[in-house]
Amino acid sequence: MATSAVHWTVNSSDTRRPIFFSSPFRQIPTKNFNISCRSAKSPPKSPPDLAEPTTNKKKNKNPSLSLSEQLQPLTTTTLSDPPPPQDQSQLISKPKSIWVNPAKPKRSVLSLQRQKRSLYSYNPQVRDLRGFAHKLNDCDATKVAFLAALEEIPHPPTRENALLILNSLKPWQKTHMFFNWVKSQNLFPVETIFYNVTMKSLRFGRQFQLIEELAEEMIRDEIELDNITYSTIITCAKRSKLFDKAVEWFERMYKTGLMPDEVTYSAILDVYAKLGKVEEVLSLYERGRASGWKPDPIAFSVLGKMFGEAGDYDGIRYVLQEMAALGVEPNLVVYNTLLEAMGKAGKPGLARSLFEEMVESGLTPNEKTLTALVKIYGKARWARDALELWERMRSNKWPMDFILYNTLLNMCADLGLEEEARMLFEDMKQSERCRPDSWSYTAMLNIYGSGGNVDEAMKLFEEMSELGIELNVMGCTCLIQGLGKARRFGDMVRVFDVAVEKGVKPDDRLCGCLLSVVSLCEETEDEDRVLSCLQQANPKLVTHVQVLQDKKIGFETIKDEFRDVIGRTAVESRRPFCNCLIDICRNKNNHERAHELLYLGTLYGLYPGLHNKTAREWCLDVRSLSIGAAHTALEEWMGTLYKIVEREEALPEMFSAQTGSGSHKFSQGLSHSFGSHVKKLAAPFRQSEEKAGSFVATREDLVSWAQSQAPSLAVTTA
DNA sequence: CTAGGGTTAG
Repeated sequence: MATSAVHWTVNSSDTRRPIFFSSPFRQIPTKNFNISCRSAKSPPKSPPDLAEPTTNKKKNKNPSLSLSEQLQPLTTTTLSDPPPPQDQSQLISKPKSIWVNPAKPKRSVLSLQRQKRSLYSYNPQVRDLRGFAHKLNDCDATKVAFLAALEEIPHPPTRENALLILNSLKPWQKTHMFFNWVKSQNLFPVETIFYNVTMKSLRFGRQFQLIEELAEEMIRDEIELDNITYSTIITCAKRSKLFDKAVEWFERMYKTGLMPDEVTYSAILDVYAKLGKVEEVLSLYERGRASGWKPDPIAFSVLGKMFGEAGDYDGIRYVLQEMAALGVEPNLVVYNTLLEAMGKAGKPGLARSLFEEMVESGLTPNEKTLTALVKIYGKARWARDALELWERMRSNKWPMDFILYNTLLNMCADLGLEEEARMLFEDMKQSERCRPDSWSYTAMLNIYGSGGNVDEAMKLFEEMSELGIELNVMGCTCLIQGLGKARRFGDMVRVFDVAVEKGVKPDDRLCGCLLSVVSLCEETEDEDRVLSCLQQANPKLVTHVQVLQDKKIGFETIKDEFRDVIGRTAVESRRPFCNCLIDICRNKNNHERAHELLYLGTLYGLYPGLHNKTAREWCLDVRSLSIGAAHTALEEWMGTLYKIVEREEALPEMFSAQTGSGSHKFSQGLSHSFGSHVKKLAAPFRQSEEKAGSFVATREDLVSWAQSQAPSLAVTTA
């Protein structure tokens, strides 16, 4: 079975080192680590759009100053600390040094004292009041019903009683009405804490506008806004994705002369992090540190998440290093965040070491930890680690939830672990809390569909209909892929029709899948059936398929239409489309068109790295090509090489063609069929003995091959 | 729980 981990040995030795506290990074003095330099590296971006070039986005669309620029004058005007002693020599030698020696602290940007909360005194009427609050929660949400229910208040609404009730109200509408009622009673001054409690409840309902109105009311009525008020406003804006509002309120706080404490400060760090403003976050972080702040695990979790989103491994290392330097022990959330980040930065080995370190430190992983790790092992195709982890999860009775189950199923799909997936799926069906949902079924359809187990896949399809579980576009794609490969065109058309009827909107991946099924059709009748499905999803693509077969149509016309079709296609589906179109043309013996399409695909950047040249070796890398496209590329290459030999131009010592060895269970076959085509063309390549899926030739092989060819035969062989 | 900040799926 395909369970052996091909890549395991590559990664086994180098990454088992622990990361925290004993890591090699620990020795690097934090002081010398220049943050402003490291953010110069930008993370890799998605491939360019065919239609329009990437535009340079301006950082601040707002003409006003950035926050860090604003902080500078604010700290000099509103904060009372004396300026640091001027050191003339240092000013001259390092005028722009960002790093500040903690021995001579700079003016503060945050208060090191967390705001104190007032203590609740014991209220003997707690039970009554809480019961009453529950009644209010349950009553009708209309104003009339609410005011009627208020009549039954068991004790007079003193300050303490009102606060207790306010704290126990659940839907935001009720909290809001009660708050307004308390204000209207005029029994006592409504202080900050009342506003804060009300805002917290409004935040649950994402009622930012109401929160903002309350804040303006506080300013108007001269009720103090404190750190709790501001952090509630900021996080509500953040959760509603109103990031500019979050920043606005943070700046308003500074303008009133109130210093943020660390809670407000890390809330705003998270706002900038979610905006992707890495430099701003680092600048704020650093200035906080320079103020003598010792960040806590929550702040580090914010930084870790930000670097993870950017896929920035250096950033993750920086977080680890800062924690080690400050002696901050990571907690479970920090570990979870950093594991996830390691995955996004493409460091499975380091994620594994970090996880082991976490377990050794005595923490028990939770569902999120395990989900992150399973996802990483699946993506890295580390079957052995994945299965070992699963075993540990079971024997240690680590917590499971349905997201973890579904992630395990996806991992099985990635690794082709059909038996294991079947067991997991059965476990889920037996369980109380983790019944299979649409995601679970999709994962199973993926496994059965790509594994060629069409009967099982169809069984699940019927089961889903019976249980009323929604078939989504990915599940549909997996099923159609499997049915197409098995040439069960009738079932395929039926599944497509049912899916569309149930509201599945075909996307480009599904169209690509239908197109690949077209390339598998031998009978015109079958082809027409599949094309009629594709017609509903993407009529332009169908027209293009037909136009390609018309040999009277010239290259320029084909080029324009191809450009148009591919330009409308999602980036990740462009190459598959082109591959399928080439396959279809070759099946119809239209080789000339296939060569044109490969040329166009290369022209529009769909096959980057197809041909790699070094002084020593030229390499044709067909790993991302379909069989037909790989054959076309080989013919094209041989033609080119023949011409080069003929013109006696310079050649390297070695030539190789890479098909890949099919480490993915379902991608085998390319190497085999490429090998046959090499034989058919009588090309001088032979299978490499050291490296599976690699075909090699020397310069001598190639030259004698070229000389043995009659010039007329050399270029295209059908 | 008894006014505020951070983490899970193509």
